Amino acid sequence: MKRRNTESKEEILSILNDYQSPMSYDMIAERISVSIDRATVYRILNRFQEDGLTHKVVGPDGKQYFALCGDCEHSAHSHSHNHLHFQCLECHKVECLSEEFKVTLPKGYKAKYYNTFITGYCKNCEAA
Amino acid sequence: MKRRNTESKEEILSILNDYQSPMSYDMIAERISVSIDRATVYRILNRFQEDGLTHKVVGPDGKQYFALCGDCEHSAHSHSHNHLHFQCLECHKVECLSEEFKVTLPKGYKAKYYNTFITGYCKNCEAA
DNA sequence: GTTTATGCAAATTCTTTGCAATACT
DNA sequence: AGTATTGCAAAGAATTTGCATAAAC
Repeated sequence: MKRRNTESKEEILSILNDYQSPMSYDMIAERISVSIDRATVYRILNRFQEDGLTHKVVGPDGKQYFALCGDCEHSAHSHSHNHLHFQCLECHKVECLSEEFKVTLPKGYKAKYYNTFITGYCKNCEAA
Repeated sequence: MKRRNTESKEEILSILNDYQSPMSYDMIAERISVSIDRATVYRILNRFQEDGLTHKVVGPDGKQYFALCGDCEHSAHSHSHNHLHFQCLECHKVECLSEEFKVTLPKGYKAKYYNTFITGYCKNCEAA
């Protein structure tokens, strides 16, 4: 399926690119200047993901977070997402962590996708 | 808030205890012999969690999984859930992994809760 | 001119809530 | 008796789908 260039697509891509951290639908929506339908936004985000342009994680809140983060190595058709994600309980910001994390699975197990979310307090909200 | 003993509660507890791995609402529901309302099941599960009896993780599918797993050390009011979870893409079973996993967070960050889900292929489905 | 993308509305799926009735202790 | 628990129905929140129209290539 060939992709076509549209304004909506560029708009969303630029929003993700500006933010550099995982964003939920709501966060994206409130930054959209023109008017794009909810369904369209989701469809675009899912296409980005299919194309390996962005990655998606599901948080403990059950929401999807879409990211085009700087740390991700994304080649033509794959997008690294096997890193940790952190969400601050205070400011709610989600971040991709570059910190290495390695897992040893039981014998015979093979990892394919990672969906790791740690919640806690970030540097700025530590006081809480 | 004092808790009372009810049949529903025992039923659900025994289902979780029999299975020893994280279960979604549906999995629990289909094992319930008597008739318990959906809302009640969720309320019971949430109370278990509040009481530190079980733990809950949200999968990449956005669903909640409730577990009373053997590996968990659960004292009076806390339930260890900072371990990895694995779901097989083939048989869909979710397991708590006992494998150690350690994370180094960036300076100033504090971890509170872990919601880690790895998907892939388990020992039995490896062939796929 | 094809075929992908969009908007709108409606449907899905999972989970929660309000409230009156019921059942523990 | 007093309060936690239940069932029912309805509300909520997040995401997806069907279908006709619009826009890329």
